[in-house]
Amino acid sequence: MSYVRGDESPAGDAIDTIQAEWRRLRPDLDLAAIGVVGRVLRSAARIVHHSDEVLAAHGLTRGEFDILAVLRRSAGPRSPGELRTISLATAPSTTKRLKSLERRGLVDRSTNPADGRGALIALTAVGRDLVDEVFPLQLAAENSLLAGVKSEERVALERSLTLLLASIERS
Amino acid sequence: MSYVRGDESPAGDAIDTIQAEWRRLRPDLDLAAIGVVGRVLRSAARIVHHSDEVLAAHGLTRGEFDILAVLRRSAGPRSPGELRTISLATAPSTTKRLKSLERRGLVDRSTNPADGRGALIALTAVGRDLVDEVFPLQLAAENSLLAGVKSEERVALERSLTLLLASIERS
DNA sequence: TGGATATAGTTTACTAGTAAATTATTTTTG
DNA sequence: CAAAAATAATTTACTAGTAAACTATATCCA
Repeated sequence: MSYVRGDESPAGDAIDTIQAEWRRLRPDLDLAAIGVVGRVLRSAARIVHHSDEVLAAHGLTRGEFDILAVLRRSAGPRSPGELRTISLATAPSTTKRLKSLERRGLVDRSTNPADGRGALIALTAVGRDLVDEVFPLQLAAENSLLAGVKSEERVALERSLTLLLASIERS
Repeated sequence: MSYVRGDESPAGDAIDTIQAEWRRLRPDLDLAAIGVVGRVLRSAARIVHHSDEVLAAHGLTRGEFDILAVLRRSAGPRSPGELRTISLATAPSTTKRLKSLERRGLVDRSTNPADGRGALIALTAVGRDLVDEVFPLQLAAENSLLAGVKSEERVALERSLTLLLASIERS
């Protein structure tokens, strides 16, 4: 989808405009999904943009931070495969990220005693300190983006998003 | 943020788990944003993944499709700068995408008579046919992801997302 | 009006991420 | 228990996208 605004604004937000434009061009289609999907994708793009700035200021990509955060939340070391699965990444990108994190001393690699093919990745003290410094900054950036949503509305939003995510992950 | 699940599941979805893990590790932080932001980012990642498969099957990247869709919804040709702004892209990526679309005969370039620095990009008949073929497939993929959300809940979701997007875009 | 500044867009050099093939080890099974 | 199949992870070759520098034209204003 394109979810990206034209010029004429019949009312409402950019997504309403896009939906109206499509309705005029393609009255044969059921365009209801645009209202949800367009806003989710556009919100996500904005959030990621802001949050990547915070990460970049600390020399991290989102993918690298994801790995550090998974390790921070884990009881102990994780295999590259676990990190891959938990962070919804591909195997080669995980390999690359781990190489970069290892080179900078943020994680530590050892061979897995239980499986000669695999490795075990642990967070170093430096890596842990970095996560603990950056994560609150990320939260602050996110909170500021949500500041315009009133408390009761945020509860309703979260409830609705939970239903949405459940529907998506069932597919 | 990492919004990516660990193993222990105290209840609820992956995001609840992540939030609970952070709460245990960092009881000093206000973690409320995770409930919204985590689900938005995770939903977006899943939607994009599915929808990119549809596009790839027709030889398009999301960025290219965004440009074609903006042109399809526009009354006439657009400058690269307009396409760039409307599709929330960077200038070099827009240049690259236009080059690729032009090479494949999906868009047409002419010099802007009103401004010698700029160009005007128009959708060709082939480009238009491609959008009109692919867009319904995208909608169908999206509808199938939303199939688990009941109609009244979808209304509430869309309303909440509108408030969220407004808050984000005000920031 | 003509030099300074701004704008439109592209080019160049680079980075993050991916798909497909590959290596090494473990598990399965006939 | 050895050959076949599966799995863990990496390597190689490539693509999409980006930041910074650059070109060309247009606008501003003294």
